Amino acid sequence: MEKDKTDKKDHILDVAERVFSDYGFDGASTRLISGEAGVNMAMLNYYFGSKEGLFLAIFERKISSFQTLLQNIGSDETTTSWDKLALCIDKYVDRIIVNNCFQKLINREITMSKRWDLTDKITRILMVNVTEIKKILDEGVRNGSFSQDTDVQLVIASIFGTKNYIINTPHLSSLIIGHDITEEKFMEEKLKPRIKTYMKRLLKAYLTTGNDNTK
Amino acid sequence: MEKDKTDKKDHILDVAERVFSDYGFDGASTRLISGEAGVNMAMLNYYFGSKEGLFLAIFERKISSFQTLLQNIGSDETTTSWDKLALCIDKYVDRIIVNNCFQKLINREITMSKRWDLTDKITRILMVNVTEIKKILDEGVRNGSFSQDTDVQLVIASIFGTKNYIINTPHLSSLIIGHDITEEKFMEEKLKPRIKTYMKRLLKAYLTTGNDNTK
DNA sequence: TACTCTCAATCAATCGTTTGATTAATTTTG
DNA sequence: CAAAATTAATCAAACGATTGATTGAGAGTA
Repeated sequence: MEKDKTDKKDHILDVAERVFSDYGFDGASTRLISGEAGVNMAMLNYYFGSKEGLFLAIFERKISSFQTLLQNIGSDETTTSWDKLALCIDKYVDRIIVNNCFQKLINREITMSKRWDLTDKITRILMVNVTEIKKILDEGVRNGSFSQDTDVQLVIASIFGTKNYIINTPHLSSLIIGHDITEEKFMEEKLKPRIKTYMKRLLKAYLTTGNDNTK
Repeated sequence: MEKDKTDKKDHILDVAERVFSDYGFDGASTRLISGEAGVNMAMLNYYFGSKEGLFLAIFERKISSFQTLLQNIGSDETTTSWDKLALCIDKYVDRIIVNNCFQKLINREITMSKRWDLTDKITRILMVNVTEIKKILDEGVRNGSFSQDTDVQLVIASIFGTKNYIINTPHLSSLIIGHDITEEKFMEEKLKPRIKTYMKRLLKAYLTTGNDNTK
């Protein structure tokens, strides 16, 4: 039946996403993935053509929901630049921690400088988000609500970098935070609101320093 | 001769460090490494026992220089907390961009949650730096030069996260910055000072907001 | 000779992928 | 409607290629 086929493909993608994120693209063998998913090895090639096809299919599945998320926020004419940015941060922290292992997956493979075909595709996906944030920041600087000295490009690096650091190095950041951050309850109830508060205060302080709109 | 042997081992480690950082641990084959280094494949096992031994040897070589870097700064009694932090940032930006591919290497492998032996070693190395920065931040909060509301642990995530984001995802950050960041001249003359300036302004704004020492 | 270093050749294991056969589902035909 | 024909899905087995590692012979030195 049609539905079962989609379900099975989705199931394979779910499993592959986790296995890839645990072992890396090269480290995760097709035998391991098919084994974990409980399907025959040949099914991977039957459905996705190749290992790389499977890998890219994981991304394709995410693109659509990625793109619409931030665009709605940015196009709202009624809210201030700061409120847009604050909203982006909230949504982003929410989202990114749900897609935990997908993010790890992305950030591991994009650092492989000798795999142009893969990194190019990934880069293009990530740039969608970057561009949305950049638009908001540029607008804020232009209309004077953010400081004229704002280094927009590096602010972007801080926003994504801070979040990535926490998510991608769970062993290390658990040591820093002093609590196991992979524990879902702690992440949801404690760390997530804390990251949101921190990020907003950090950016507000930077963006409004030396700015008369701080009154 | 003794010296030649050390030189050759060092040369292999240099090459392996780059190849590992470009292809990842699994992606970098021993044939590729030995080929790039211009030595016979068996030399890798002869000198380092195994592929993993070679990998770990790269880390061992760095540990010593890692540890002494920041400790001298933190123990200086005459400078203020802020000046210590600013100095750390300067030194760190300088250093990290020199050890570019080593950093990529570290940050890729530490995200592999299924390789405890490796990630443990790496985590321990990185914590040395974290602890030094944390000491300075804690001191600043205690003596009142930094805001009492400072989220020290997340500030650390921002410091390392921002830098990692730029260094580890060169394709993406080159797009964001609008210039090829792997180009050494640009990195050295333009981006490095810019990152230093930005990081200091970002942290100063955050750390001194809602603080009477901002006068 | 005794020792370290270097090498091509080779090892078993694993890799991603393909195959051909078999079963299940769907469509076509009488 | 039921039998036949067609298509889709699934599987075990095997493919050639590549992996990390080992071997034993030879080169160079002391």
